[in-house]
Amino acid sequence: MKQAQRLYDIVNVVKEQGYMTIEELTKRYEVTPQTLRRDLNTLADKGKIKRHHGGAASIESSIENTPYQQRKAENQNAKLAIAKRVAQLIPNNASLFINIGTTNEIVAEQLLQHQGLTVVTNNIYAASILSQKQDFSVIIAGGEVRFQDGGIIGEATRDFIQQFRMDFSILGISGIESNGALLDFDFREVKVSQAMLAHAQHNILVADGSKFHRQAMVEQAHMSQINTFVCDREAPSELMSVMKQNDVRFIKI
Amino acid sequence: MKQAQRLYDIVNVVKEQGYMTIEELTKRYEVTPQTLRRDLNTLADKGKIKRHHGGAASIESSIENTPYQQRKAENQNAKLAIAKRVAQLIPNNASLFINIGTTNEIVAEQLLQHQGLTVVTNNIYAASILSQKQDFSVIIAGGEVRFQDGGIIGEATRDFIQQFRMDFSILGISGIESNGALLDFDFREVKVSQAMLAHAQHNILVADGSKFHRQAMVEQAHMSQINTFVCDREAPSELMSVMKQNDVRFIKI
DNA sequence: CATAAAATTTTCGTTTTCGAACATTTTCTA
DNA sequence: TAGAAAATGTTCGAAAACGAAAATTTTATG
Repeated sequence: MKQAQRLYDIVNVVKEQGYMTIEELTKRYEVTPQTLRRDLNTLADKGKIKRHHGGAASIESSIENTPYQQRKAENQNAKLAIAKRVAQLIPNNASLFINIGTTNEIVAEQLLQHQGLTVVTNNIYAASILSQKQDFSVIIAGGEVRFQDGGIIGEATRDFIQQFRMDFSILGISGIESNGALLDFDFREVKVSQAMLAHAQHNILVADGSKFHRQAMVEQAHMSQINTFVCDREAPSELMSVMKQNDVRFIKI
Repeated sequence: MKQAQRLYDIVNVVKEQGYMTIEELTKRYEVTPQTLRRDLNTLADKGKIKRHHGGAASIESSIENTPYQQRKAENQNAKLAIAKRVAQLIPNNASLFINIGTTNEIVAEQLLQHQGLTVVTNNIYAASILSQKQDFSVIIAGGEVRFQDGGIIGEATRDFIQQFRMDFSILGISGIESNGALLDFDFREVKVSQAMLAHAQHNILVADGSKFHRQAMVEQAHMSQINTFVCDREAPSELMSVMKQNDVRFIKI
């Protein structure tokens, strides 16, 4: 195996395992420890891994690995499927709002394939992900950062959002009642979401099936304000008829 | 097989395999290594593949460093030492501004030991780190997110910052001239930093020694506006005298 | 805190790969 | 088909990658 190939593989294997010793890597690539050290130092210089005595560790990109991020793992498959479907709905060069929610972070990752997007968001994780692409214009709302989930919330945030008129909004929520009420836990987030709803042409609701019977406190909006609802499950029949009445396009993956 | 055909095929096979050695390609096309080298160099010039010693890799599977990642890896030890010292200067329950910069992200990590801080920042990474603590109040400025480093910049950002009056500002910069001029690369960031300087009681400058002779374009501020300067090296004597004249406390780690 | 063990850096010689220059063959075109 | 242009092959000094051994630093342990 050539050096370039090995370097690439080391980055992946270290990222995957979290930590690799020189010895383990020696066995894997059948080169001397000396060569491995040179490789690891090269990669550390480039900021790809973190060098330690005896081996190397992956870099936690300061925005990952927060306790909150672990919640992202729940229902991962459903969320990924939803995210991919949502990404298909968004054309290149579109402008969109993205609000808080784990599903929305995965949506952000999927949107990296697009080009020329303009995104206004109150989700610092989504902003961080999307700002990796040079041809995206990412605008983050100002305000207080909620400690659990990196959401930016409050009245100042709502005012900020209201400056914009976007093509789409992609909204995640905490709960859905069968009568079509969309619920959240935090009234400050609700204000922001309402502003996004009011200032986007086409509103896309994303939610995995676990939201159907989840209790939440604050009424955020109503299904009648939504244009498209992407979900991984069949909705309760009462909700289905509410959607039908209001011309909501329901996409089940 | 003709050259054009071969070139086309090489691109595909490299993309498919991720990496191909000269030797493998020699066998595949039955030409001399020299010819393959010419081919690979041609393709690399056109940006179709990535050339390496012994072969070539596809563009995607590149281990190239983003400039930002690299900068973060540079001087890691100095930055950590500076960050720890800065954290000591900040009392519990203080309010502070934090601006852009890799050192400031490490400062944010160190501040997690504190209690009851109120932080206003235009650095999404710092915001993300600090928002992990429930007893912190983290406020992020709104505005456009710069793709290289997650900095939030611009006039709207400055206006946002100006709403606040804080105890401290922790400022990272791009360059320091010996006459005491503090420099940055981006005028949009400069506006934000100036606002922080003007609205904090006590201004702390953080910089590792590499900043002393770095050229940067925009004058951001002057050393006379700084109260405390934390650095890992001795400053040039001219700068030392400027600091003395202006009652700047210089802390060398 | 002193010592040993482990890991790392440094140095140096060997092998592999590279690139430039020139020779030869193939392809194109008038 | 003659001549030019492009592609390929050959040769050789330079550069890069690698392994081995010595010198140095870091870490563990009594």
